[in-house]
Amino acid sequence: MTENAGNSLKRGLAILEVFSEDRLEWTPEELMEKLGYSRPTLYRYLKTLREAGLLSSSANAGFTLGPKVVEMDFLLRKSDALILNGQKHLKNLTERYACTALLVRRYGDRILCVASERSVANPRSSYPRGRPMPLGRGAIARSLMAFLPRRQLVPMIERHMEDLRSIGLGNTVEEVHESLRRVKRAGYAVAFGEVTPGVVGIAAPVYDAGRSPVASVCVTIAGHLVNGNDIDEISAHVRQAGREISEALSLERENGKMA
Amino acid sequence: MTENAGNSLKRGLAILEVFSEDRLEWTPEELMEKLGYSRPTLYRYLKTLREAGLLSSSANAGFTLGPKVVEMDFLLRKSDALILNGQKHLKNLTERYACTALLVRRYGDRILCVASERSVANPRSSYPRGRPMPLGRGAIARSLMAFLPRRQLVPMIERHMEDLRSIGLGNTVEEVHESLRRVKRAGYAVAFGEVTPGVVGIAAPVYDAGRSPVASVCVTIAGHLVNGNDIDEISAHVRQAGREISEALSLERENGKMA
DNA sequence: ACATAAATCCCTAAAAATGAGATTATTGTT
DNA sequence: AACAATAATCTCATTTTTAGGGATTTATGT
Repeated sequence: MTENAGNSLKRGLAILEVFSEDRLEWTPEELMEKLGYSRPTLYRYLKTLREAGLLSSSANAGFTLGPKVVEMDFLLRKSDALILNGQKHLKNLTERYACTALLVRRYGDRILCVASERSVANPRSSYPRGRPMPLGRGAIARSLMAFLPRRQLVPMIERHMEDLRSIGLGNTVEEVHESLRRVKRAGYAVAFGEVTPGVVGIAAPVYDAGRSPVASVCVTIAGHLVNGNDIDEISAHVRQAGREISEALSLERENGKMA
Repeated sequence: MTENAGNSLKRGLAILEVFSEDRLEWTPEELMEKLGYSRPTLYRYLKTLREAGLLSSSANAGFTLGPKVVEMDFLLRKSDALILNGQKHLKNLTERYACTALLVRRYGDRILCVASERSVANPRSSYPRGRPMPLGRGAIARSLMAFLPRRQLVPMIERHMEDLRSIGLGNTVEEVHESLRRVKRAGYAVAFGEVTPGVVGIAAPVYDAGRSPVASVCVTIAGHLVNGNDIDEISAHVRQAGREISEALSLERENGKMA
């Protein structure tokens, strides 16, 4: 209940953590219970968070996430070079194949869809912006991990060993590492129904300017629509998209630095 | 520079304020300068904010807003009853008229577009999700203020008197109040080029369950496309949309309470 | 492997956070 | 419009954390 003892910034931010898909509205009373804060303390935090716009309280309906959240996401959408440069490649891919095409950004150990296009109605496997994705499984995850420098990769494998083992990537860090080396040699990752049953994922890394990939471009397509040849063809296009987006990003960064 | 003295939650959250359309990337050095925090302090805050996911630091490129922002916005989009119930009405309106249709939510003194549809390419007046709007001007603002209970309305008028006077709504609180009473009687607000030159806005309030409107539904349309009759017709539809969304929201809230 | 820059650690005075209980606003109701 | 019930804020002494100079460690690039 109380694990953020002694750090009012953390304690305040912990309030944001309780908002979830299942529970987007909390009364002060419920928050006191959940977080174990005293009444005045909680109200102080709530006041500050509301003033910052991160929370919003509508009369009679408790607290919810606030307008600042929407504004900040707007800022990100509006100026994220990855999205700005990648969107047209997603369109390309969805026009060519009956698929969903995604851009997934990596933030440390989290990966998150930031943009998606689809040419086929498939609510089941749809990944809209903002939906978190698992780092231990799926083509996207692997297409990111495989291209990380060893220094970052090994600890990450260790942190996600359980998931990685369960999908058969290897039983030891070394074995997983070897599997990922194969992905790296191929230049892309494929996964059969690892995230959504019956759906094949094909993903390639996107670079910014450094040596670690910052994102992944991915096509997901119904398994019964593709055979080995199709996958080869699609993966070539996905890799190409990854390369082109990477190039645009690194150009942009160069120019940015000059300005 | 330092005005948040003595409140580490506020001081930490102040970091989020420096991110703007013009500046979405800050190095620790720049933040120290801008906020006047000492090095260890700043790093402590940054660490906490990053752990919370509100910030993200990519090697060599300073800090940016983080994945938590995107996830929280996803939560809001996904479960905002206003959006879920209102989207189809926006579609209706854009299908009928060559316009942009918006849903704008009120958060205290801030109003923010949360959803929009358009049937005409008009980047100039386009208001995508997340773009803040002025509270002192435009049909949307007025359609919200006019229906507020006096207790909330009068202080709000006072806070925005300057803007309200400049668009000719009145020179005193009482005069503005009277103008807004007329809006209330009409049931909707119209504005000619107040927000975007040459664009007419027609807006009606949306209620939740209480007596204050929580949002506004609005149609913006090129001024040269409409005459008085058109405006009468459109406003009838906008009001109707507002009423129907309100009804859906209040029903939903009733049911929610029962569950 | 090494040099350079970046991030964290150590520490104690000084300042802020905390929470019990009282107080004051805010709502909803008759 | 006055009132009751609830919600939010205030007061204040005590405890706890914070802040920041300077040293140190850890990353990062060559």
